[in-house]
Amino acid sequence: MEYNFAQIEKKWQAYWAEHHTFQAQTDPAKPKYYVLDMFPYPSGAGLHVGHPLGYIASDIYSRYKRLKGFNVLHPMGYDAFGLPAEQYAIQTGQHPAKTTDQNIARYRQQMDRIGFSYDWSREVRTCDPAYYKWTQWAFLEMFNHWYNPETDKAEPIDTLIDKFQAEGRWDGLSEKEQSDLLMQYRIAYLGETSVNWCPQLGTVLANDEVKEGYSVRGGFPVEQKKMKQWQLRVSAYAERLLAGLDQLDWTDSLKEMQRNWIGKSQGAEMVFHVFNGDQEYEMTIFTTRADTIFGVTFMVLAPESDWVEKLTTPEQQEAVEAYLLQAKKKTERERIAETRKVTGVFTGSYAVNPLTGEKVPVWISEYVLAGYGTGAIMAVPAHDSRDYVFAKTFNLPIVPLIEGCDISESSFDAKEGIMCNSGFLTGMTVKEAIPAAIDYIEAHGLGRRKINYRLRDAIFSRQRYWGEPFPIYYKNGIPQAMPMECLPLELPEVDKFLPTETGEPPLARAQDWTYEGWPIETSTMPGFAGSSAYYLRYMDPHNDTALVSREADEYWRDVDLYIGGTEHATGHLIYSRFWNKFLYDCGYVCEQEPFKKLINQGMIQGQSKFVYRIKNTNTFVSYGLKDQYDTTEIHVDVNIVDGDRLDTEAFRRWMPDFATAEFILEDGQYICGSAIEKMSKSMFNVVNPDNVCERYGADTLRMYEMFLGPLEQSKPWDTKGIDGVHRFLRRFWKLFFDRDTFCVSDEKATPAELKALHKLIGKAQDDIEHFSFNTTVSAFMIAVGELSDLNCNKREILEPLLVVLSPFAPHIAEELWQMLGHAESISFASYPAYNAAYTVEDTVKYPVQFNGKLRFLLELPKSLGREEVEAAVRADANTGKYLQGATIRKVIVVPGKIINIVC
RNA sequence: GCCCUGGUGGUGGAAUGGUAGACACGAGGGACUUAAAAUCCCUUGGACCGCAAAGUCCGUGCGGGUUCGAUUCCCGCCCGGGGCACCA
Repeated sequence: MEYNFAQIEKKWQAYWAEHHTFQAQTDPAKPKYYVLDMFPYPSGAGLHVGHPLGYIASDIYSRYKRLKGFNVLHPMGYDAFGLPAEQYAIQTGQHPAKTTDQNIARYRQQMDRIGFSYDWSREVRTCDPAYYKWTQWAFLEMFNHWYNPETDKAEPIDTLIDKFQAEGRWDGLSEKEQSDLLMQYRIAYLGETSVNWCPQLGTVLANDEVKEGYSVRGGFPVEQKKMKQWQLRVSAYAERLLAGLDQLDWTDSLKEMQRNWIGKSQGAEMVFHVFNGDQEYEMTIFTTRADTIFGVTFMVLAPESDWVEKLTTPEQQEAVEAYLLQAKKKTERERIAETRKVTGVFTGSYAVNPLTGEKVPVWISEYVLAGYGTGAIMAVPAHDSRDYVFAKTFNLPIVPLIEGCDISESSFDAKEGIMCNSGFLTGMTVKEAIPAAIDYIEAHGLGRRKINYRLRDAIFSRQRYWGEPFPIYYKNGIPQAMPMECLPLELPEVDKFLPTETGEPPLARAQDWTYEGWPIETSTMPGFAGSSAYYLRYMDPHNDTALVSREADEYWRDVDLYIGGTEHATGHLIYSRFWNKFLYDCGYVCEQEPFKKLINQGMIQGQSKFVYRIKNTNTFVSYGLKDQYDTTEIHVDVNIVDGDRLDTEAFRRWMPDFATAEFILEDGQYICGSAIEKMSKSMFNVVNPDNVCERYGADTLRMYEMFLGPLEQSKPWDTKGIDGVHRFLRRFWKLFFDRDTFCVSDEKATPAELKALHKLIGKAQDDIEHFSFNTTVSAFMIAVGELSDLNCNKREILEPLLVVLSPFAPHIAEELWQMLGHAESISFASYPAYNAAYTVEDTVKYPVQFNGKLRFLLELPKSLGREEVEAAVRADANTGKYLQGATIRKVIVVPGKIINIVC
């Protein structure tokens, strides 16, 4: 009987759906295990073979854990709000909800074909009002809470009002003043800030949505603009987000990325007296190098700093204004392009060094950022490279503070050496001087210890249509939370998805977008809003009274294994952790960290193929001969290339332009060039998993994707290698058949057969636990090879073999399992026990050393104890093989070490 | 510039201190077949030596070091991939 994968796979996918095989129930009697994939944004292009890599891995692990007796929660859903559907809507007028539904249907179809064990009854979509009710709810909770630095957690805003009342700062304020005051403390707040504004997208973007001055989605230029926006006070959680990383089982590189993003730096705030003519001010700056205070030769302000106005003298007024104007006109893009190009202007004012009493000039420069520290710095050109370049450009003095350092070409930034020219710090090492300087500053009231974070608050408004509306209305211009009973606040219909003529967001087009007659906020929430707590919603997806019930949360708790791409390191994975910690503070969830273990699957790249057209002709020359002509390289669809041979007929049919193509062949074939690139439609290198399933079956696709290489590693897709895996499955199938008849005997297994089986069980178990799925597949191939050599068709061997294989190739396993006479599908909690007795590796090598010299490796059975090893050594001396009849006085055996022999 | 990764046959990769190249692809040879597909068997890191059996030397980016022994650990370079980048 042939291995008819198409029929088998269809049958079992239907069976699992019909029997709700993978539906998870809360079951306190069983240990839980929560396996989560990062849910996809359903794009119009559908899935390519790269997308399911992580899903296959998580599915294998889920199925394995079920076989090990765990109650596994393995859900899937869609991150369905987002820009592409909206951009498409603007172009076509098609409602984004409709496009999104269609794309989701396609995604579902493609995923179903691969045979995933998702519990689809728990599916969530972020654009579903029943779902985004809870996104809006969380936002309101954040609006109604503040971060209390004393208890180091979020608390209801009422406790802050009580505090203000007790301090006499509340009563007597107008309603507007009260609102403004609280706004400075709310976790979700409306505040004026410099934002990333993208004119082409007509919206602001978060820092992680911008790369090198361009929007991540769309690639449009982004500029800085001051705007009033909703923000989340993520910065309040900076320390907890940093500290929490230590307990997580994530890769070091990912944790490091988050640490850098949070960017903790310890230092001091110091007060400088500054003078604009007769006017005196106290200006605070932040530094991590308090020890270099004696080398301060000037001060620098950010152009956007409030100090600029106060410190510009009348004489310098014109120059400063000109500088500010030109700095403002620059886009973020230009600023980056001009990195390290030094610009600046003198304010005319002077500051006094609090330790030396020396007067130093105050400058303005773009290299100081308004958003970090206090937007003002003390410049120590000898020991900071940026200050150094600035000082050189504007001819400011440079005073070295470390003995013997060379500052003729560049600054000496390293925190090492002995201090000099530094008053009471002279003679100390830098490492001693830093705390000593801060102690001194604190003792003399000149400043204090201070920790700064690079992490900024998350800008939460988007001037777009396709997102969650804010449940906020403006009563006399004062923002008010809508009552929870009004949720979900559904997205209104609009006539167009574009901003209004007056530049307001699309929601301003909605008819009667008001609450009790007051206007409702017209921004919507960003993409990360809906993905920040979806893992909690899966625990209890149909609950209408809570995001997640206490019972469900206390059972499922957190995600045990999270698999997804590394591109979310500084976005989703920070926001989710923040969101979860906030809910934890409020008592809604019982775990501080949402994702215990995280694996980043690598990308599967595409293998692009090229043909070479001789310029101004329709003649194509084969790869090996292309250098003899003047050619243009053209991407060609990988699906009409076999290996590197082009199917020239298919090529002529591929595009009308090529219908009359002529070819210059080598050895009668047209050979294509190739390159490894990102898999994408525009490179014509996309391989669709549907086609692979069609030709080889889902089981082959699943195993092949794992066989390709280590999960975390990026690797190119190469359809050619898939035959090996497919052949393996056919050989596996054949173990159960004698020619055409199903033939499995009840005979006792031989030791050799048992050894092959148990070697596999041990190896597979070990590899799966370490997510080394590529070596697991190899182990299957070896085991099946050994068993076919032994002509083994015994139930005692084949039945456990099916169970071990089933997480990888579930369809074929189920089919054969049924043929063995089982009425039910392969049951949970049936992973065969590994019996080491069958798999003893025969020998171990002991290095043997005597008279101080290592002489040979002694091969002995692994199972030997210490005395037996000694006896073996003495026996060897008797036979004279290595020790040549030496008289042995003492044998020292240390497990894992060299055997020492004293002769 | 800083941080994190990785570098092994024609290719994807295996081996975390003990026989480098498992497993698979590709390639070459053979069996079966009228033929093709499918299947099965053999060879396959390089260089030498030999009729053969067998044997020798070199080899994990480069240069050092530790060790009886290094792809693996340490130090210094070179190259690729990813992240951050005026963060004071």
